[in-house]
Amino acid sequence: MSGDHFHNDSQIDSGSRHNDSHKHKDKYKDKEHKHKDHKKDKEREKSKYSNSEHRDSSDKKHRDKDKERLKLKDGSSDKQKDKHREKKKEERSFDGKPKKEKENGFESPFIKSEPENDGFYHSPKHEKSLKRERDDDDAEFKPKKIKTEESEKKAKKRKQEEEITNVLVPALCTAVLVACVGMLVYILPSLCFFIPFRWEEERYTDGVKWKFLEHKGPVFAPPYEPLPSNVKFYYDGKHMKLSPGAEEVATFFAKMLDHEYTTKDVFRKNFFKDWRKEMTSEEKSKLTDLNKCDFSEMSEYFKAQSEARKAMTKEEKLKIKEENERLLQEYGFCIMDNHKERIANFRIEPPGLFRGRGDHPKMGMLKRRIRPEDIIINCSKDSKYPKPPPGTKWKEVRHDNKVTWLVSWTENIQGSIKYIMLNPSSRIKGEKDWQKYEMARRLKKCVDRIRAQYREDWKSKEMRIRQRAVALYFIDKLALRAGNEKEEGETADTVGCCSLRVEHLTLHQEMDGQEYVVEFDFLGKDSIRYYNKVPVEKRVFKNLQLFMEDKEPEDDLFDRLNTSILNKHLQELMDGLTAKVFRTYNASITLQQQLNELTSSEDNVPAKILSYNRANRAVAILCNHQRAPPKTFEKSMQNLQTKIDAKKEQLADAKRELKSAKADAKVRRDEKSKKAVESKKKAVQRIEEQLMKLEVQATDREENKQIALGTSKLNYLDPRISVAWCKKFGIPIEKIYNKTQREKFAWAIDMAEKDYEF
DNA sequence: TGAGGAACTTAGGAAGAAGCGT
DNA sequence: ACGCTTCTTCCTAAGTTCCTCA
Repeated sequence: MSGDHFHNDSQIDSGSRHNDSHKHKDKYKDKEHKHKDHKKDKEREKSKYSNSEHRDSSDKKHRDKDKERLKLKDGSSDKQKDKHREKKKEERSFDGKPKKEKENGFESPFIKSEPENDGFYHSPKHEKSLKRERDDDDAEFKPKKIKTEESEKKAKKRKQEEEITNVLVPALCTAVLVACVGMLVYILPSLCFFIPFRWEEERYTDGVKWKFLEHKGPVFAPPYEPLPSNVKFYYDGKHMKLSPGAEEVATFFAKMLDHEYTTKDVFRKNFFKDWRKEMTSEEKSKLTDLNKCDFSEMSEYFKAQSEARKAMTKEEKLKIKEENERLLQEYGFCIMDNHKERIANFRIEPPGLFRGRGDHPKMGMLKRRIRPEDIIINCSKDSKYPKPPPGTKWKEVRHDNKVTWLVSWTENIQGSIKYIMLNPSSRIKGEKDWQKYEMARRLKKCVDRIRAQYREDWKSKEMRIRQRAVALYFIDKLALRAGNEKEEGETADTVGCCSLRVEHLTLHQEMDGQEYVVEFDFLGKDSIRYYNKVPVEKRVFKNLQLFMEDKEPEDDLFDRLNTSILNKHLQELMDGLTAKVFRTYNASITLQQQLNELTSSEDNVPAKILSYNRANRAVAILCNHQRAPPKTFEKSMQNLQTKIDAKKEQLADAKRELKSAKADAKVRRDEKSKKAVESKKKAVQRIEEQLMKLEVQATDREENKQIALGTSKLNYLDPRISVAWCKKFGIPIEKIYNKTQREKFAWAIDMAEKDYEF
C-alpha cells in the first residue's frame, strides 16, 4: 500500500455489521439533540471563546488551545474572499487551461460501425481505427466524429472547405508551392480540429443526452394470485379467510418468515400498521395483534412452491427460460440515437415489504404495487410511444432529452423517484464512466497543490476553513465519502466525513507506540461499519481536539461544514472537482502503484492474478468495501485444504516414483528407462504446478474472506489500468473481467495499450 | 442560503446459472 | 446424472451531486 494510505488491518478483522453491535443502536437512540441547530452552535462557540479568556492557563495544553482560539478570532470574511480570488487566479495559471472545459467535448470511443443486418448499430462495437492517440493526455477531450446523416452533411461541407483551401493555396502562392503543399498536408488534419462543429458537440451541448429515444415501456409485476383455499391463515388459533387485499400483504410477510427481519420490533410494527390499512373494516376490528397471527401454512406453501420450481423438468425450465428471453427481447432494449441499447432494469419493482439496511426506521413498511397510472414515460416525440396495458393509462408521456431515463415513478416509502435506465454497456453510461476517470486523472495532475493547500489551511485563523481542511484530509487520506446530512428518523443513522459526530472519533495522544492516533468507529453507507486507527499529523490532531472541545458526543464534529460548502471549495480548486473524485483518484492510483509493486514478470499466470487480486484488495480495503463472509466459507476452506493435502501426497508419490525410475535408468542405461524418467519428471512438474495453483487459491480466498472486490472493480478502478496490465504481462483479459464487465469496459479494452498510465 | 427535489452512481445481498467432482 | 460450490446477474437501497425555488 502506498505510504499515504494507512489503513489498519484490524478494521477488517473487527469490522462487523451494525446489527452485530448494539453499542451504536443504544448510543443513537433517544436522541433529543438536534445537530442542525446552528444558532445554538454559534452561541456555544461565542461563549467558548469568551470563557477561554478567563480560564486557568497554567496547563500547557490549555495554553496551546487558547493561542489557537485567539488566532481564530481574527479571521475576517473579507480577507477570506480575497483569498478566494487569489486562489482562482492561481488555478488559472496552474495548468494554463481556461477554466471551463467543454461539456462532453471529449473524444468518444462509442462510435459505432456500420449497421448490422437487423438495421441497428450494436453497442459496444468500436472501430479499430479509433485507437490512435486516445491515451494521450492531450487528446483526452477532443471530440470525435460519428456517422449520422447530419454529420455526413457537415463532413461534406468540411470537405468542400478543405478542397477550397487545397486548391486556392497552391494557386496563390506558386513560389512557395512545394513547401506550402507539404506543410498543408501535414497541418490539415489538425486544422480540422478547429472547425467549429462536430457531431457530438452539437448534439450534446446544454445537457442534451439524446436526439431519438424509443422503447416499449416497463414490464409490470405479475398480478397477485390468490392462495388456494387449502392454505389457511389463523388468528388466535382460529381459521380466518382474508380479503384478497389483506391476503396479498400477508403473503409478503409469510414469505419472509424465516428471515431475521420478521423478529424485529420496528419491522413488525411497521408491517402491522400498513397491513391494517389494506384490511376490510371487519378484518381491522378482528385482527388487532400481530403475535396472534399464524402465517405458517402460507410459509410452508411458498417453501413447497420453491421446491417444486427447483424440481421442475428440463423442459419446464426451458420454457420459463424462453419466456424470459422473449420478454428481454421485447422490453429489454431501446433505440437511442440509431443504436439498439440494452436496458438495465426494465421490470417494475414488485410490491412487498420494505427491507432497509441496518437499523432502518421504515423497515417492514408496505411497498405498494406500481400501476401504469404511476408511470411517467420518457421518449422522443417522433418515436413510437410505449402502450400502457389494455384499459390503463400512463401518468404522463414526456419528451425530455436532457435526462437519460426512459421510465420513472415515485416510490411510496421515502417518496423518492425511481428510474429505468440503460445498461452499463450503453454509450451513454460508458461515456460518463470514462469522463469520471478523466476527471480523476485531472485531479492527479493537481493533487499536490491541493494537498499543500489544505495543509496550509490547517493553520487558518478561521474555524470553518480549518474544519474544511481537516475534513478534506480525511477524504483524501482515508477515502471517506462526503457525508450528506440526513433527515433524522427517515433513514438508518449512518454518516460520512462531513456528518461525523464527536462520538465517532476517539483521540489517542499515544497508542501502540505511535503518536497522535485517531480511532474511527462509525456506520457508513449501507450501515457498514468503518473501524480504523490512524496516526495523523500533530496539527490535525490538535485541530480535532479543538473541534471536539465542549461538545456533546452527539454533536457534529465539523459544525461549520457540510458537503455543499466543501464541494464549492473543491470546485474552486479544480473545475469539476467534488469529494467523490478523491475516492476514484485514490482507488485508481493505488491499484496502479500496487500492480507495479506486486507483479513480477517471471511469475506464472496464477501468481500474477494473485498479485492483481491483492492490488484490487488493497483498494477494497481503502474504500472499506466489506461483505458478510460467505455462509459456507469455513467449509469450503476446509475442502480446499483437503485437496491441497491430497495433492501433496500425490506429489510425494510422484517424486518417489521419479527417484526409483532414475535409479532404474542408471542400472539399465537403455532408451526405454530414460523415457520413463522423462515422463516421471513431467508428472512431478505437473503436480507441482497444480499444487501451487491450489495454494494460491487458498491464500487468495483466505485474504478475501470479508472483503468485496467487485464494488471497487466496477466503480472505482480505471479499467484502462487493468487492460494495460493484462497486455503488459500477457494475461488474457477474461481472467480479470467476466463477460458483463468486458461489455461495461468495452471502451477501455478498445483504447488502452500496454503503456497506459493513469 | 438552505431546503427539497431530481438525476444519477455506488452498494451489498439474494437468486439463479454454471461449473465441477464424484 | 447429481449434488454441491462458485460465479454471475438481478435487485433495489443508499449514497452524491446538481438544480430550483423561496
